[in-house]
Amino acid sequence: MDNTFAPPLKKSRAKPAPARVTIRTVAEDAGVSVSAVSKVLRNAYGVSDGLRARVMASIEKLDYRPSASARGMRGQSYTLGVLLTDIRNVFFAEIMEGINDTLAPTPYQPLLGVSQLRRRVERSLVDAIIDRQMDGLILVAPRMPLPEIEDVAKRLPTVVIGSHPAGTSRFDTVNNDDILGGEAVVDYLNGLGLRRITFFTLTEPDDDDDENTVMMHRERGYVSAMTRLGLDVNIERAAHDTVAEAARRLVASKDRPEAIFCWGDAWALRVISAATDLGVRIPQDIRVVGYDNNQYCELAQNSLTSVDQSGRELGKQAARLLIERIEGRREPYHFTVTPSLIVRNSTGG
Amino acid sequence: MDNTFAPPLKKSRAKPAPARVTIRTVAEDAGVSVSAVSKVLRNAYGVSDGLRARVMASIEKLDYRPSASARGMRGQSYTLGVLLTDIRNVFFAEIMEGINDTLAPTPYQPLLGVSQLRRRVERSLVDAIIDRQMDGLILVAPRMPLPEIEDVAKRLPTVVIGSHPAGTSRFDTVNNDDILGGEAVVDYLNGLGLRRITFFTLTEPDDDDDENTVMMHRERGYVSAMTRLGLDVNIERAAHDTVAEAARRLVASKDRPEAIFCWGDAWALRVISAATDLGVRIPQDIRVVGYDNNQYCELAQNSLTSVDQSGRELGKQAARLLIERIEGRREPYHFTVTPSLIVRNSTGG
DNA sequence: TGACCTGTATGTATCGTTCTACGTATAACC
DNA sequence: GGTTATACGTAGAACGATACATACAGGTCA
Repeated sequence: MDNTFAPPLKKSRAKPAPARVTIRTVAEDAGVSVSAVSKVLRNAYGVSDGLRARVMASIEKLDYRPSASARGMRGQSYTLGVLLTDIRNVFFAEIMEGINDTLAPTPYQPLLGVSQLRRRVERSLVDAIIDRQMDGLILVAPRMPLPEIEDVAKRLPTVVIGSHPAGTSRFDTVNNDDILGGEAVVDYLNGLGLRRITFFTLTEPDDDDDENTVMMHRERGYVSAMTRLGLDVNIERAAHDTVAEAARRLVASKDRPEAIFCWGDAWALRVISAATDLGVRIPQDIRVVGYDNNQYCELAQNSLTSVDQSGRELGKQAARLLIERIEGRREPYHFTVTPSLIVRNSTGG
Repeated sequence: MDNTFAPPLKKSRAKPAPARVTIRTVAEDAGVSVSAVSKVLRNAYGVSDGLRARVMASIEKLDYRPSASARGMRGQSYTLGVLLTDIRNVFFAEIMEGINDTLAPTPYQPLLGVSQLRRRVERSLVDAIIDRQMDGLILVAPRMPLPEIEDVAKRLPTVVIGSHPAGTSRFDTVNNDDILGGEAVVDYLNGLGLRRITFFTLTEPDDDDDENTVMMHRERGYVSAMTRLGLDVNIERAAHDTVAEAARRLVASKDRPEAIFCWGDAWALRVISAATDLGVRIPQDIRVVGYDNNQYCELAQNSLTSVDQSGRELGKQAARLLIERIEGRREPYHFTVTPSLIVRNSTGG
């Protein structure tokens, strides 16, 4: 404060830097202690209205913003990580909007990582999120095997969207009832008098424990309904980079199915493309159903019947559960949304 | 270390916590100073191979990961913020992939913020990015007015994709040559013998200084080519939530244009939808052109002629420029990619 | 009156790094 | 052999917040 009597001090006075506004600056300006300001910031217990007002005024006046890095060191960073596998999947956009809806009035900021469907990247993003002392994590349709997710959940509060882990566990889940959705599609198609229904889905990656994916659950719904109705189960699989040709083969084949039920809208659009290209008419010659009810379904050139699962709602709930968990809840909670079928022209609707 | 003689110490021995692995743990294990470890981490000057090896071994063995929060306090956080306006626009996915391509071999991690096209949210995300001491920022098609961007660029290294600021400035830009792209479309259509070409674009928001948006530049390209060819300029505008009806009106109108050139693919798909719905044939009755060449263009039901601008390349370059800037470059650099027209059936290609 | 709360404010140790300044060998030069 | 570089390490002060322990009024109650 007063270096009046200390001439040879290395670099004391007249520091040219504009001097960042810190919690200390605010404290001085308001004439209170640093701790008091900190308390106001976290709205912790034991602050009088007068003090709060004074501090708030200074914060406003100085345009002070707390440093998340510094906060992260001892307390919370007020940042939540959201891990998406694939930014191209427009359905995820809805989930994001839901997350934003819930988080907007809170002090938490969501930041996204995009894994591009690669395990390696996914893992390194999770690490990055932990390294940055984020307060919580939302995994959307993760590729990681269950034990790994549980491991992550041990390190920070976690909520998973779009994965149906078998046993109980240490994290929350938010899902649409994919089995029910799968069944509903089959029942609807059968109600139209159709019997030769093929399920078109993703080739499972090498690992065994993928009982949890949404594709797998939709498949189970399909199988169970087909079996119940006494119909032949028929499943066609393709990898991400071979969808187009597989769709073409499927549509062009001699014993073309009466209907194709695709695990997701993106694949259904490919089927429509193949049919259009080959002159196979929809819905007269073949019916197509998707899943997700994304924004492209309603375009007239697609007019795709699809299962709506309200991504926005999924996102909202996930964020809500995560905050609850951050605030102390320990028992896992599993939230399920009931899907609904939206009928359009691709099934003659 | 030895509390042998201090019985009433509050909570001294046998701390049950698993004790986080910090730089100190590593230093002890490797038998060197904390500073030495830090130097290895940052591969700073003055570290012998032997020391580096020893430290690396300990890091590996202990599975140590530096805390980004702590780093952020004095040095870099090795985190880059990427700000997207709209996660639904699949074109942005490509940009993201490009960014990841460049960043993968570096120690930097990109984290995304999504502004949902709202100014408010955009601003608060930029603040969040600054608060988290991120090392740099990539803005994709920002809504912020230029002065505000320049203000941000003063606080941290910034690169902007998809905005053409007028004068020189304190940040880098990466763009496709939208004027050229706009001209190319008109020239191509005119080459097919068409003269009544309408440009279908977004209603400008209330603010005046939006000379910089990509829509605006595409429009300028359109206008300049039309004028040069002596054709009548015709521009149709709509807001985001009225595209569908505007497209319908446009397609249904008595003096329907011979071709519609849309500022982006998403809008072109809407035009195709309207045409399909109204029984107006493409390309016989009307031709449609988009911009971005996103993944839906090639589907047969769309088969949309579009301008390709290689989002991936844009992303790559942006990340490269940003790192250069973080490492000290000061003069602004402006990178431009030349777009190319991909002809498909929607123009009779 | 003294013991014990309760509500409010403060002082200070601490989080895990990086950075500046400095010390000590070893090599290089004349 | 003495000076001067150069390479390699270390000590210790930041960085900006939070958490914990404590201080101090004023009130309540035996």
